[in-house]
Amino acid sequence: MSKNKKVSLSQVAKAAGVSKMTASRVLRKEGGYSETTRAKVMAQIDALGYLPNRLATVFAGDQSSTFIGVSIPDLGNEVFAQVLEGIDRKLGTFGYQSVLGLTQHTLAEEEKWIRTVLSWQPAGLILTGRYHSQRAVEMLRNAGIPVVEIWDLNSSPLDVSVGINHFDCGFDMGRYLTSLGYRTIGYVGTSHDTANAATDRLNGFCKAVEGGGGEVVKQLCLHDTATYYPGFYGTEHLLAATGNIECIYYQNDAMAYGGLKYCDAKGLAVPTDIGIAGWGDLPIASVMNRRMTSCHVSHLKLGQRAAEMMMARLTGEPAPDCVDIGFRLIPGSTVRNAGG
Amino acid sequence: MSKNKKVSLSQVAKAAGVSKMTASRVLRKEGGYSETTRAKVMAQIDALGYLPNRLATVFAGDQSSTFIGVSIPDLGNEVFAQVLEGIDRKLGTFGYQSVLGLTQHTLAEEEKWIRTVLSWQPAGLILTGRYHSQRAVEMLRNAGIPVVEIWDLNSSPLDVSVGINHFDCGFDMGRYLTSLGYRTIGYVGTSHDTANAATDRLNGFCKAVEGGGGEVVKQLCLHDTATYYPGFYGTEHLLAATGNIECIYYQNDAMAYGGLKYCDAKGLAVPTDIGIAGWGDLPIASVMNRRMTSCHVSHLKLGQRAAEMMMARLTGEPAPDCVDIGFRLIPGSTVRNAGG
DNA sequence: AAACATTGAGTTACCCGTAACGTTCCGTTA
DNA sequence: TAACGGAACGTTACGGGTAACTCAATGTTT
Repeated sequence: MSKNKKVSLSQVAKAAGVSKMTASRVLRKEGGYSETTRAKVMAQIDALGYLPNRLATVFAGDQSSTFIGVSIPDLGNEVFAQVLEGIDRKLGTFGYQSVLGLTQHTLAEEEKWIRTVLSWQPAGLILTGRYHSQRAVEMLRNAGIPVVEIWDLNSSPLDVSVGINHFDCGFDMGRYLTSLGYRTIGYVGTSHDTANAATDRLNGFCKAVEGGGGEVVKQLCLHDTATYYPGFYGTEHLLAATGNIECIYYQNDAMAYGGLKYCDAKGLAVPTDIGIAGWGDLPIASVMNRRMTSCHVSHLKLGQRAAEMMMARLTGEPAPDCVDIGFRLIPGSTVRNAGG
Repeated sequence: MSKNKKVSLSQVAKAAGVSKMTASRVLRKEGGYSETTRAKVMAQIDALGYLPNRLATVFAGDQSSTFIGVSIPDLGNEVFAQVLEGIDRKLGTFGYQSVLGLTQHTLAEEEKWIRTVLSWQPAGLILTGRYHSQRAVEMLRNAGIPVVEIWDLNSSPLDVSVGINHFDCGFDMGRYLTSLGYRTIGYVGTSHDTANAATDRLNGFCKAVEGGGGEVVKQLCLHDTATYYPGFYGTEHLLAATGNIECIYYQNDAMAYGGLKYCDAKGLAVPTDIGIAGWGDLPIASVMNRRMTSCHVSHLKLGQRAAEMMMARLTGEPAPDCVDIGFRLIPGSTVRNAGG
């Protein structure tokens, strides 16, 4: 045991005094061998510390690997970490592994990663977002493996998709805020190289606000990460540029908390002087003294459903093309009360 | 193009009217072919949508794959998400991919995952924690690939390690709290199937508190996840069981925030009535109105260093066995002032 | 006792690239 | 012009398993 070189099946077979094929049968428990033979082979597997080489197995047949490529924009954003957790846990119960790809919200990174990960013959891919480069789409089609697009709901997915309708999220929040009487509203978010779910939310939001008689007077898209501090200074910029903002909608809760902090620091009372609304409902909300006006999505569940849909596609079970896991608007206490 | 079946190099070669070997040479740019030939091969690669099969390459030579197995206890804990982000980003710059394994803080899960991931011939493994099952250690030794143990500093690692000394973290906090005059102190954390970094912190903490003339009168180890709400109800249990606690040390900041919330809810003033200290320094601290007494660690950097050490081991560059990335105690405002 | 089924185990070919070596077909040079 | 050298490309073998097939040694039936 404890050799430095890898132990192969034929070495095990030789040591056990049988052929490679017999050893293979024992390992796969497919029958066709005597108990004596089984014992001899197992003894040698143990003694030599043999570990099967799955590359060879995949290579031999047309059977695919147990890799699932999973692309995630970034893990600094807590919601994506939760999605990944849901995916990997569920995949694990089926004996599959995630091969991670952090795309940093760029299609170029995604395309590069797709090219690499496809060369490892994954069983399938789970991709965040419904926007992909033209070349990426071609490669995905050629690969002939299941693709689950998550996050954004996609009515015409490459293969199947699961997520929520971000336009509706934004729309509902826009309608809610205008129903409370807000008319002059600002937005603080970040921009990326392409349209994404945040863009969809903003579009839905603007539509509802305008439909409700309000106006999104200023949209600030920072070239930064969508986290706490950019929410802080983004709020400062927004308020400096536009005087009479009644309420601010943020790309997500992390930025909204940053905005809340800015207001606290400047003596602006929330929600008396200004309203604040975010998106995503972070876990920390359960221990904040003010409930953030936001939109709740079960990110863990989203990930789990994505993994389940992947497994359904791999086993050939019938499954819907498109699953909406829904969201729930959280009124919170960072905007004025109804009727205010 | 757009075949359903995978396109192999020999198909490309045949289409281009050359041998497989020539096509291989063109792909690897190793020379020994004319410009005419190169153009013909490249044209067919494009036309057929050929993607190289890296499995076959690994299989052919003794060259290893570009997979790095990365085991992480859980992603619900923000700090581990940051570590993973640091690892994957850095690995990506070297053309390597992370194969994720969530161990849920159990050695049994870790062992199972190690067995599986080793069968895919990874180039190396990055493991969280320095405790592994006996069988896992045997497999790792037999595998003969680099192993980077992270998180806990390990003076005698399997191979190399990077992290911090958790005992010292706990010790410094214990010394700090006793220096502020705290004597009757409680602890709230979670328990797992084995010793881990949190255990080390607790041990260091107790040692310092006792050395400083104080006493850790109650250690509460919940069978739950180390997040916000368990911090909340754990605090309730702790205070119900023991009356005169002056200060509580928590396993991490998430639990500490939960505790802070409990105190707020019950009208206990922090730090006047009770002191609270955590560990890990979450990003949200930057927008909280009270600075949590905690311990700062650069988790992203930890992940990056781990990936760098892995690459150093793979390329054979000399590198230290053991890297301490250090920590910084954050006095915060959730404990009384010095001299109080 | 001859014909046949069953069980256990070995043989061969193959999957897709690459290393190592072999073969043409030129152009130079003595 | 024979001899040589190198560029360009082909052939073969290999790696670790598995499918499909073959074969030998039993046992079973009539």
